[in-house]
Amino acid sequence: MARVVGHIDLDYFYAQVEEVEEPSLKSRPVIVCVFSGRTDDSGVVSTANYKARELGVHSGMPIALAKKKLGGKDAAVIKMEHEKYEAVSGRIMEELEDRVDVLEPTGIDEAFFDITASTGGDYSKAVEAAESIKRAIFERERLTSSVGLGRSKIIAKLGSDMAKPDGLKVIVPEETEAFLASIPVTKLYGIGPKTSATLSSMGIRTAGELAGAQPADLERAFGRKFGAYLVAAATGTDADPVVAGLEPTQFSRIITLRRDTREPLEAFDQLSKGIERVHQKLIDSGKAFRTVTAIGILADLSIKTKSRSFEAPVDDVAVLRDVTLSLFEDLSRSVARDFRRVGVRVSGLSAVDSQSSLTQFLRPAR
DNA sequence: TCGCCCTCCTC
DNA sequence: CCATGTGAGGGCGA
Repeated sequence: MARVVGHIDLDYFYAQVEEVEEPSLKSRPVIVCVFSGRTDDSGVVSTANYKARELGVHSGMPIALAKKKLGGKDAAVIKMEHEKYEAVSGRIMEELEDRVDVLEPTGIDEAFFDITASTGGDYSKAVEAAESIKRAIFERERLTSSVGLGRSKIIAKLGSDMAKPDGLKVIVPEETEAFLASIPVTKLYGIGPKTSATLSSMGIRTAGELAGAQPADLERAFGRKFGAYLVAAATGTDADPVVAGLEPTQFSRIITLRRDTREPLEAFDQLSKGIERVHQKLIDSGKAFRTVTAIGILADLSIKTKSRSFEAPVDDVAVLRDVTLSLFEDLSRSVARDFRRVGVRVSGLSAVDSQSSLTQFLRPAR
């Protein structure tokens, strides 16, 4: 039986949440911004609604430039409030959980789902299910979303992308090959500027051309894993399953310094709250770490890291702080210019269970 | 396996 | 023109 995989994406999520909260925004260009705090306008646009996009504003654009483009257009410039969007996202994911066979959230505003079993592989049933999902989200949160349906994750993702905004795109299994033929490789998930440039130099610009390439050539150019992935992506035959309940493998926090510096203590001080946040994430998820990484983004935006691993998992925030500081001392000695941004990452995560909750054995739960 | 780097993803 | 923040995954040398 053909798989029925879906990908759902909430339209211009942060900005749309703001529009729902304040409906008068709907008639205006809206940008939701991350302010770095260096100067009044330093930072970037995280999300722009379609009115702002029409004026040439997009994600990742510096706020100052976006403001220039939006000057005199009655635009709303809104500071991002992550917790608010997390809450909305959480409610939507719960709703989705109830309506699909398997749900795999892949970000705050998107998820893969599998409805093969509940539809029996029938794509007309799948379309009804997808429409019902879109309707449920709209009725509950007044948010529009876009959905793609197809036989694999890559196809479903391509579909949701094409369906935006507020659309549904179905690629039935039999049409997959014809559908892919003329799709530019840059549209395929996992193919960014570097990969597409290399492919282009090999004379490959569409998925159809990629499908016709020699797997051996791809593997030589991109490595074994990624080469195989490219073949699967181009032919729509990726078998990667939708998986529920994936655990995070790392937590990190990166901040922009108030001024460029190479002083480890100055960097560490400003990162201090970030370290607490990372530790809080560990507590919330019940995890311990084995590796700490200090991250430095230098004045020229190049990235340098230093990391240290422990033999056994650690969950002590004091250790995290001490190691981070000492890594920044090392890092600072090894760089040729100042830090612009600094961060900390914990990885090698494992569940803190039996050891620390030995009391469970002494006093069994009910 | 570790440490470091690169690429990509999303907004 | 100024350039945020989070996470996944893989390659490679030691």
